[in-house]
Amino acid sequence: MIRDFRIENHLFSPHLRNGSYGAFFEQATEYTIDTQQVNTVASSLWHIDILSSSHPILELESQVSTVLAKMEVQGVYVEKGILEELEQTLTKTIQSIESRVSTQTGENTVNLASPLQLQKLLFEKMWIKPLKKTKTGWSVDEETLTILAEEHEICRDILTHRHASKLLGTYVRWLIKYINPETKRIHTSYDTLGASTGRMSSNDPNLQNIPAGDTWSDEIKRAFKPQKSDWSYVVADYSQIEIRILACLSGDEKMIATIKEKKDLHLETAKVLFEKEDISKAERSMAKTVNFGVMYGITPFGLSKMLGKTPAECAVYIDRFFWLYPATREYFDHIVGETQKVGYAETFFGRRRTIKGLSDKNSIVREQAKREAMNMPIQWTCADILKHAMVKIVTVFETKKLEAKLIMQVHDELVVECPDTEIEEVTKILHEIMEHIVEWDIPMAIEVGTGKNWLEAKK
DNA sequence: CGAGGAGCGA
DNA sequence: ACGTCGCTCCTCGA
Repeated sequence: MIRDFRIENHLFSPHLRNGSYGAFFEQATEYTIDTQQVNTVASSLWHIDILSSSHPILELESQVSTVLAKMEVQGVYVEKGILEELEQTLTKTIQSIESRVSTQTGENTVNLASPLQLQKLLFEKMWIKPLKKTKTGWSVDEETLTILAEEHEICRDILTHRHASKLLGTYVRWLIKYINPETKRIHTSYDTLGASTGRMSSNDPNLQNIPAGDTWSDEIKRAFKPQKSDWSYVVADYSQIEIRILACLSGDEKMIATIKEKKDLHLETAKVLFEKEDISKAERSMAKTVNFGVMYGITPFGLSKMLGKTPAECAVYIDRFFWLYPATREYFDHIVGETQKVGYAETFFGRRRTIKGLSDKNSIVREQAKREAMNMPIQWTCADILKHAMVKIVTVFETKKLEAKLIMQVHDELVVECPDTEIEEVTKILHEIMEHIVEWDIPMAIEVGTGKNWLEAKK
């Protein structure tokens, strides 16, 4: 049978890394867990005495751990042939760029994957003007190369090269390596408390950052598919969940109304930011950046880098955002104040985490802590909603004796694999459960897609 | 083996 | 100093 996953390792060991702990597996494991040690960690991190408490978050996490174990064992089928074909294409592309660069420059020993060698080639041999510095030299990052590419063909090539190598190394080869020869499936490892925010993480391989959006990346997603031809994927995505959470937690009337009336929130924000009714596509996209940025406590400087505007202009945008949605500012102030007072931030579901530094005398440390305090209740609540949904979905699948299986979780997205005959029922179940985890001012709407592979189901 | 630069996702 | 949370690649130097 399936043996060599690190299932045992992962689920049944008290992994005390990154502040997380494995006490949830106490009943399922043969390991002896040092509950005293675990309790020390938990109480300092979460302000919970886990030995004597039946805290709802502990309850949730223990249920989630069972679901994750099932998902890991279940695995995800990946069609090897598609990946192998892509591997060929990418390898060829990389080779042809390498040979072109070497004829153009007369250098055949330059490793394009080495930033150091690349700097020498571009800035010392070809005398291209460098744009910005790093700690150790001149930057050759994507931003720089994109600008340089306008005048220098070679930079365009290097960007393509880098993209292709990234996909080849991090995804295509890496994924192929993890296909279990016996099950033909990839059995990733989830960590319920992988992120300090209550989000999960996935590793070996990480299935939560599969690329999307270009031809090659699409090909990767196409390789993820049900193992049987009469099965399909059903993919459910929370739409704009973080913004909805912010709207509900802050109770901002304007934001709630906009979403309730099914208006385009980014467009509405844009109208105020740019003080006009007629909004271009680019302006809407900028407003979207502002909407998201504010949730993370973005600064005018940071925003200016993303939008290509001056910090002064961006300061105005941020001001106008808060003018438009005044309760969000009050909410953020409130959160920061409360966090400072009690020493931890808390989500709707009662998940807590210590945040240090709000009273630090160093303003940089203080600002950092402030951003963390602002963002965490949002990101955490989102994570909690997903976790509740996962538990309920798996329970319903099992009680209804469906063959459908939950196979992936990507932060705000759940992927289910099921026989074609169950698609309709699964879709209904997903709507019923996911949209009713919380009953707030705004429905937590999901979008459901189906298809014969991950790419199709996402469209 | 670790640091640093880079880049993928939400 | 300048948006949060992750994982992994590659090179390079100890």
